[in-house]
Amino acid sequence: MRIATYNINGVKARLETLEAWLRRETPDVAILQEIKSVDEAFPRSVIEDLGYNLETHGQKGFNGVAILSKHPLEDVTRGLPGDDSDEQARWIEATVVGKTALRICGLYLPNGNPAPGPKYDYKLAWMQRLQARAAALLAAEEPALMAGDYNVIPQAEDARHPEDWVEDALYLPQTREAFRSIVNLGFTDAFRAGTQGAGHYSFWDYQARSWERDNGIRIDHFLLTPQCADLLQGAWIEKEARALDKPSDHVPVWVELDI
DNA sequence: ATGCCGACTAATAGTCGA
Repeated sequence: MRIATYNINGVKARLETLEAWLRRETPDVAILQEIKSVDEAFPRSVIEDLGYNLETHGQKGFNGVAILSKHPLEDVTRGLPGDDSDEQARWIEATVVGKTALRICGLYLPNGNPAPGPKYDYKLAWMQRLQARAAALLAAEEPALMAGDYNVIPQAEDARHPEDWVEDALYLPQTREAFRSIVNLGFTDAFRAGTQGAGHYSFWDYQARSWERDNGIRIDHFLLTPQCADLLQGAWIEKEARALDKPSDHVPVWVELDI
């Protein structure tokens, strides 16, 4: 089973790009972020006509996540537990029923800039809630993954110019520490399980000719529970997607699981 | 130090992203 996470930066603006990508790459499951649409306005039929089941968790204008799957989706939940007052649509879960059941969590972790400030406080608080949910997933001892736009640059090698990010919410020591605290519970960063070293990015800013200069960062990640990591057959970044017409500023990141 | 670019909502500018 091939699963991709993809921050599409607006489903309405990216619909042709998304449809062409689904036709071309035929993911079994696609985990989308920044749909920037309320559920009622999501262009469902385009997706469903390609044979996908679809679950969305949207809001007006910003954020919003979705899971697409050629297999049935069960036990769908929306919203990250731990704060009933949080109205931002950044978390969705569903179980994909295949040879083995797989719990899939799609996430759009807050950006947090400017830091320090209330937005950074929200990011760190959100990561605390994520850690609690992550611990519960591990306790279940079942195949599960958390994938999406983490807005975290884990290490210096994950940025073309790490020195440009030292005061940024994506790379501050406290951000990276919070990310490590989650990983160190027992998750596998699927991409780093198979590929080491610098030069692997999932985001290039639209500005300042970042793509042409390969000035990127790796901020879209798959974290796998041990039972899911047992099934890992490969992980890769679909860098070519950034060079196509009307690209998102992110590219798809993939895993293949023996499932 | 700021804008760069792009999408969104609202409206012909302002907000947000990373």
